[in-house]
Amino acid sequence: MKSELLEDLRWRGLIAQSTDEAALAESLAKPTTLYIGFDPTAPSMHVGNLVVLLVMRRFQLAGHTPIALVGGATGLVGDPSGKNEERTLNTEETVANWVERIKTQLSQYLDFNAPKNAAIMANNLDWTSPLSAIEFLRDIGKHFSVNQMLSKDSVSARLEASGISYTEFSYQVLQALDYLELYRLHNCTLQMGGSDQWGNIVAGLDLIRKVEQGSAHALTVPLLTKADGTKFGKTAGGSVWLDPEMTSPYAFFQYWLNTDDKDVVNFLKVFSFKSHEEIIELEKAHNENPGARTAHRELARELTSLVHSPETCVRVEAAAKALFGQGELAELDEATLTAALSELPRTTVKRSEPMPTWVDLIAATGVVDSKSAARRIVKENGAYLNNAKVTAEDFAPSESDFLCGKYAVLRKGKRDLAAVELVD
RNA sequence: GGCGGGUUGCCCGAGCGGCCAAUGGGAGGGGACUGUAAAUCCCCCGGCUCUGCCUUCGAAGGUUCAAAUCCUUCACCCGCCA
Repeated sequence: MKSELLEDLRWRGLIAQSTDEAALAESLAKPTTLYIGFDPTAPSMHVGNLVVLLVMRRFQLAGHTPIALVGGATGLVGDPSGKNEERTLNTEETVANWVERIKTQLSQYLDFNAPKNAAIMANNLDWTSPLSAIEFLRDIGKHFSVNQMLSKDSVSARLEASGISYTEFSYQVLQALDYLELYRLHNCTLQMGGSDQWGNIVAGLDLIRKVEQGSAHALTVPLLTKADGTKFGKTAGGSVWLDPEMTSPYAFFQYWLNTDDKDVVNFLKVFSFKSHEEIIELEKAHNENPGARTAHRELARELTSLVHSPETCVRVEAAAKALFGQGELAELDEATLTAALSELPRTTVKRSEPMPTWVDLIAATGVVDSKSAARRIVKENGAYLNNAKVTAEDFAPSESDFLCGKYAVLRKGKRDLAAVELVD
């Protein structure tokens, strides 16, 4: 028996490991309930979470019922998987706040009002919090063998590195309990997650078998790798977040547009909802003329539209086009310029006050960390005003340098832009 | 609780009384080449009122003309034992 959905996921390179695949394919022939957990470790999810989140969306589009589980409880404990150090605990208020924010984000990618297979939101704090320590130890703990727990990658790696606290050691038990609860509550028979979650997921399967004599499935998604070996979803400034306050839509679009050539087709397969044919077409176009970056652009557009909005995407792309365009900045009309610059970090200068020197101005925009850094950039010929290189440290811009009488575009290097606004 | 090891710039990691803002690597930044890509080459990479000055080597005291380097106390981390 073949499952169209599984075949698609395989083609996209989205399957790392699964339990008995034939049985899983058979189960997926009927509408199935599945879940993925997201722990609140920050105020927002990032592009790394998007991989697995979009897989969940694919399942819903294929007629299955997804449960988005927010780890209100597990987030208080900390998952040792993939971490070589114990993490510091966040306060309950902080975590509760993050739970709410992440719920809001999750609701954007799944349909919770669909007539047939509407998505379900869950929070594991709901069943974990009423549990007493004694109940936990007697009813749940008894089913776990410490020997097995120790052999999990997430634990053994930590034992060899910096050690692990009893708190984080217990994480896998909590996650197993989640699966059991969702199995009972919603007949959820599939848990997915990143490949680093395999151990935690399997712990849940065992628990379901022992307690309910039930059978359930596991499916993991490979960790997304980049051709150059660096971590996906990280830039010099940190993670690429889904929250527009934390990563501007402009920066978000740029992140995808700047994808390494070697990764772009792979990323399209993972993130795009385009058909196989369309992706193959883009791959061809890319190989024929990589400089045109058609595939990059499509990737950036689709994701920016999905995560932010199609309108935002249009705005942000137009801004980039204006700012990076070969055309004269001075020829832009004020509306275009205002729109383009609204996406950039900015600083203001009062008309009444003396104009700051070039170095001071660069430092003020925040494209560099200090005045020393600003000086360095100028010395190294990396500072541009309205696309023209300015190499004099003591240069002071005049009002005539402000386009439309109010904006100056400051650039550091090839692509780090900022706006200076002249105000009254 | 006992014994031992450790804490250096964004990260890893040298230095063990003056030549230390501190070797080296990685990350990061600028330039050249290009396509807002990769690879490669060159340069930079604590701060400032910048040929000089100021603040850094877990924290606080002390010894010394002079301390990241020596002494004392404290804090934290790791390991072994109880």
